[in-house]
Amino acid sequence: MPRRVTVKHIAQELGISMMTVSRALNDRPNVDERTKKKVLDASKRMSYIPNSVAKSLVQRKTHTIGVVVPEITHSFFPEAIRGIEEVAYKKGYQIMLTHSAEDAKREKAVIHTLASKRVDGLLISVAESVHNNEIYKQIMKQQGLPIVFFDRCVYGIGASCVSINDEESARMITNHLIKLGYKKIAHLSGPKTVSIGLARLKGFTKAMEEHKLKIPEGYIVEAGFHEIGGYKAMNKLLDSITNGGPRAIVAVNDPAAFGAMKAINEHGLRIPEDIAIVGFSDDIRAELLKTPLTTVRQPAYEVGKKAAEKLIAHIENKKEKIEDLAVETEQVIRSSCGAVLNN
Amino acid sequence: MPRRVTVKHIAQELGISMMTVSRALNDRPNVDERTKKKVLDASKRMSYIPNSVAKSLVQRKTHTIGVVVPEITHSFFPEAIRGIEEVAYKKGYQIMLTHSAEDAKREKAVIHTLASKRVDGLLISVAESVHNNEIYKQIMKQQGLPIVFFDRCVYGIGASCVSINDEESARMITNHLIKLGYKKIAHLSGPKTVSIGLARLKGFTKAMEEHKLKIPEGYIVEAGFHEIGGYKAMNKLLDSITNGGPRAIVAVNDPAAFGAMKAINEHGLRIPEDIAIVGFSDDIRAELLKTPLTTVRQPAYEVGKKAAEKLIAHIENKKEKIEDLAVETEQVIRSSCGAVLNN
DNA sequence: TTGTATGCGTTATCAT
DNA sequence: ATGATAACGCATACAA
Repeated sequence: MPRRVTVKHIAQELGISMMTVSRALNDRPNVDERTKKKVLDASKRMSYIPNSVAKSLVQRKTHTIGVVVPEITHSFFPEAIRGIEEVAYKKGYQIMLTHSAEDAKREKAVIHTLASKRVDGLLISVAESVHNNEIYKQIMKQQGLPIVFFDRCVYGIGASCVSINDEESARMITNHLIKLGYKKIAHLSGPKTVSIGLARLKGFTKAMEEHKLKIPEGYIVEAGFHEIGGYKAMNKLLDSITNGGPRAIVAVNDPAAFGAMKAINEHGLRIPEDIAIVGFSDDIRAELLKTPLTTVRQPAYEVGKKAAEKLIAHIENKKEKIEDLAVETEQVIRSSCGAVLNN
Repeated sequence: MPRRVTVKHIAQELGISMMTVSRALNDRPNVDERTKKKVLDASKRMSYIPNSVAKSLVQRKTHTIGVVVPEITHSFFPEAIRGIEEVAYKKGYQIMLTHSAEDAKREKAVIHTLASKRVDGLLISVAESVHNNEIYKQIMKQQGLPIVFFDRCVYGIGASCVSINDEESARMITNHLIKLGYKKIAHLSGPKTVSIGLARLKGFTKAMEEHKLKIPEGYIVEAGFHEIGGYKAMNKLLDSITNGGPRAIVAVNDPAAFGAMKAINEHGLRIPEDIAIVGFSDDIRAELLKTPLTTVRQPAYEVGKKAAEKLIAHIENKKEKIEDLAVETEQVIRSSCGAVLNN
């Protein structure tokens, strides 16, 4: 930062006090209209740009929201960030975007940096490798920084959370398979440490239980959130088959489903004739596959928007209710589940 | 911001001066080891997190980079932002991400906000609707804020720029069509106000001229960067045909190509048998289409990375050379151009 | 090695 | 309506 025009310069230029300049610039009521005009003219003429850093120091408010995402390029997040940005822009906040690279240590580091930068609040989607919640609690309690989790949440520590109803959505999509007549259904699960992984697993088992369907030993395989994990998990499943194997797969998300589909094809099996599969996310690629993937559409923009709104509410009103918000999902039925509609 | 632990509190707690605390916390050489240890212990015990806002005010440096993108969700940008973030993280900078929504007014507003927040530099990819460069010049000259443009650049105003070599890449991909034997080739161009739109158009015409191929009247249609524009432009082209129409299309980018392909199909024409087409971007969808799209891969991550590196170089060394950097592209030959390789 | 005074650019507070 | 002073939290410059 080179030295720039300040309130002081304007004040000297006009031979008035800094306070009058400040008041004029901030459109406060008790300033003479002519004085105000003079100040505004001078500030324009001198290309004055207020120093928000100084302002933030005295007002203890930065109008900045810290955002922590595990993987910026993950189709869900650009949309979510877009939603966050839109709300932030409208409400006069900036967003400081950071990336944890799914790494708990890095997540902790960026959270500390954001706290140090005195962001007014934090929007966090938890990294896969996170195993304890101390950092979030500390930041909230000791630093008084509000946190709203989105998509991947941490419950029971006094933070609001905005996500889709993962459990219910997983139950619904599993039900869809069951209604189509599938009985031997396996699940490629997410990491057990991440809330949405657990919730989707729960939704899957719930649907199965409701229909009195057994989940054979080894039919729940941890795949993680990425294509490679889905590929490996599916191979593991197909290689360990003794009595015919599963007839349908519920994958924790679309990338995992893509990997699984690759493995299925490599085993010489057809989709959906031999094995049906459904995903979760409505990745942009899902409808373009050779066998388009039945999946659950997550309104990412909506999640980001709601999360940002909730966070700003917490920031501007300490008494804002802490709660978990769910955004409605939508089933997208394509041909991979064996119920060809209009494809 | 609630009131938090400060250097003063630590100093009082230990009965020493603020300066000693400050030195210890910043690992300055001239501090007694035992004193330093005491300070570090106390700061940990008291959950001290330094106030970067205050630090920035006195040091006139925020370690923050402002990023302006026209459309966060545009496949290219998440990758580029990822590259920016990676470099920033390694060099100890944060990024403040803003979105112009392709709107010149909004871009101007966010640039002013970022300047007000005293970011150390600006990374800008210009919005489509921008028609003059005053704002960039002002920010650079009057505020002394370095700007590095990326992807969509503004030349000749003393800012560095990182992009792919659009003209050369467009020339190459057009050449590819020409070598395959196509002679009647049309171009769906980008907005004429955006640098990459112009450069690609230039590359196209250059390739045609080099091979002494004529570009018939009406064979260059402005389509913009989006699918809908490509669709409309292609329809216009096909509807205005008098003597057979084009045998091949060079689209300004993949989304425009997608739109054009839709129009071609709707006219009952086959790709590539009746009309061949190539795009530009290697959008994630390009290879998944029914007829996979031949295109130019843009290493977005690389562009972001180089741009961030260049900007930080400008920030940390006022004499850093202003220059235009090009990142190498790669042709991705698929079946839409009629030269089926391994697809 | 440690401490004191001062200033970064702005606004809150109290005064006129 | 306007101004003087102090304060925000920290680091620079200088002194001891």
